[in-house]
Amino acid sequence: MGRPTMNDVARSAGVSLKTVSRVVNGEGTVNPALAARVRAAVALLGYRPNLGATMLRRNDRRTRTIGLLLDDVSEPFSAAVHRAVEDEARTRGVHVLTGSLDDDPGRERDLAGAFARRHADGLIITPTAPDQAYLARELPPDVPVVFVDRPAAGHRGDTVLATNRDGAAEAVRHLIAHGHRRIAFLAGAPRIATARSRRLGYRDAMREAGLPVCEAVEPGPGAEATAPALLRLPYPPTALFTGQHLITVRAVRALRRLGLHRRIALLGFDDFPLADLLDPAVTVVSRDPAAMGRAAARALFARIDGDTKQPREISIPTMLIPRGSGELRPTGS
Amino acid sequence: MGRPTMNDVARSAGVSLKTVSRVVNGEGTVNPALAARVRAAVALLGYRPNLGATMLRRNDRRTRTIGLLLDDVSEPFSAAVHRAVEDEARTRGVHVLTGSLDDDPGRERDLAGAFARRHADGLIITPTAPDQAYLARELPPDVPVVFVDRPAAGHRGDTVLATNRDGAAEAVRHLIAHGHRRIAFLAGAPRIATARSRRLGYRDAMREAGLPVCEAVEPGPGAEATAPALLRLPYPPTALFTGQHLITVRAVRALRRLGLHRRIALLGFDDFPLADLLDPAVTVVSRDPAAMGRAAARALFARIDGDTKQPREISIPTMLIPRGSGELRPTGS
DNA sequence: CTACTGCAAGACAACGTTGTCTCTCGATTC
DNA sequence: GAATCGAGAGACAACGTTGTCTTGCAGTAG
Repeated sequence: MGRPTMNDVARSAGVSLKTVSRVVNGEGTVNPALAARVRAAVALLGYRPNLGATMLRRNDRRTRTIGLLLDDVSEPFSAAVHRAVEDEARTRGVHVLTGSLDDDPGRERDLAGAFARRHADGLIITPTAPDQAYLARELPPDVPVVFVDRPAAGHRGDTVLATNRDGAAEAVRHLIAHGHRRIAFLAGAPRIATARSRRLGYRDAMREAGLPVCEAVEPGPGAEATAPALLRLPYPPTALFTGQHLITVRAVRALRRLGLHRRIALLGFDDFPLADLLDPAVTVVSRDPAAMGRAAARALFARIDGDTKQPREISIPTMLIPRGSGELRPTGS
Repeated sequence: MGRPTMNDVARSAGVSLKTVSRVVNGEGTVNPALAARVRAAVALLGYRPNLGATMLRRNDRRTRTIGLLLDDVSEPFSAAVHRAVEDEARTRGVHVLTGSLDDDPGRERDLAGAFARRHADGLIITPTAPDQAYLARELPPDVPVVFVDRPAAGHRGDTVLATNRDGAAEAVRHLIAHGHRRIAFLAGAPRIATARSRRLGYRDAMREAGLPVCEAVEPGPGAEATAPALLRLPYPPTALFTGQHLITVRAVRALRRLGLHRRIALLGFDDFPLADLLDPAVTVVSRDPAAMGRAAARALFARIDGDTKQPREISIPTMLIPRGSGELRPTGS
């Protein structure tokens, strides 16, 4: 019938149930001859302990599983975070349940609830809902949560963030240092916290230099890209700062189509594969998704292991990578 | 203490344990007034059923969890497969445990065993070990496995493969149709089945056209790329066919460095992001990772639902996407 | 030879839940 | 009005494992 149980092994080896349990758990207080017989029976029957029953009986209620909720596991940033978390988990013999949220708050709540019901030992979440108060209802109070990439509201937990504001300001200062005065910001949806932070960084740098802001929110896929309209203005920007890698790629395409890719400077938030092979190679402010995933996983495991200090906010610095597109000088208008 | 149990709820609502069970499972044979009291107690205590205990007691031993073993979750192909599997799983209320194998057969065995011990209802594996006979030992006989992207040996299971051989042959014919006669193949490690298939496809097309083969195995990262050496030959190839997207990218870099990117044709196996933005845009034979993941997940769920037909081999066609680099004509030698 | 110690191994209960059986009580039938 | 029925609710066992207690037995000391 079903898989063999400890009882089957005991019968087959001619010993008691408890002796099998002792051998399986390596308790050492078993006569070597008996232990060998038990091990032979285990191998013969292909016995595997039932983890559910073990967890039920043991008083250390640990499933050695964590849940990881990301925007979209197929998107490079999320995938890199995932990989870093997996690597940290692996060193601890912990496995990772994953789910993609696709910007859907309902899905965030459902998945968090589902993983809680599976008794995940902890959760790492890229918040997509405006508010994480639902976690109090869905999770037992002793299950720690770490938020990564975006701040959470309404629930305690460590938060791992990139230095979005400072990184954006640094990017804009870089453009200013290369002579630009009319710098447009193509922003991500203001619903998203990182987009808001980067916008603040852009404004910081522009205000500091006494320059006028020029912002446009880039619409979702399907709609027309923003860049062409900006570049048709009477005094068009000489440089574009894009708030997110998909926006950067759209801008590259638009500049290419307009034949302006060698005249308009471009600096993008977030690195992307092959950015260095484009013409010109694209200068970016890069987050470090691997470092963020690693930091989040370490924080989570510290909490699982009993760390009860105040929730921390962990900043992972961004890095400006000059490649060419951000070092183009403004052309006379 | 620990999380509240059904017994706590029963005591709090002043009913019997079994009545709580009935309400929680929506059995409907409960007096509405009592049911309401129970639900109130559930909400008050924040009760969540213990899935382990449920699974232990129920005779339908389903955890509604599947395991997915991929090369590397952060690599675009694997990530796209992952996403497609997740989407299929989601429609069935099933969750996905993931792991990266990194070309390590030991890790494949360990993770498959670990997921089996977690009582995954089924496994989807990109085989990396030369042999999957270990699965018979690690898995209960009724847990189905589907292999994706590479054939397995030593274990029964559906297999989802791209048309590597035909796709490679089509690619080479495309180059031949554009006038090339000296076409080099930069191959992936012959240890990997897909690399061998693609090489066969290359040879098929070359033999068919009566052309001499010219193959080199591309070494791993760190080592020198192969392309420059080939291009220094007395009669250098006029076209390169690369067996894998990382090799393609290396070839792009090498051609660029040698200033030959507009003179030597390049056709790569596997699409990659921004291939269309390079100069020239890179012609590729593209697999369809989403279709492969979807097909694998569907096959697995069919098996979980009791399909016991002969294991099938499912072919997902590749598609040639002309973008420029593969349509360059040979230049006089 | 008896009493005590120590250790290996078994008996039994318990973890949190659900399947099955039993009981109660009011409603229906003849 | 007695017998029957059915539905709601509880008692109890069982799922596969481990913690605790008990038993049996050999070895040692008095």
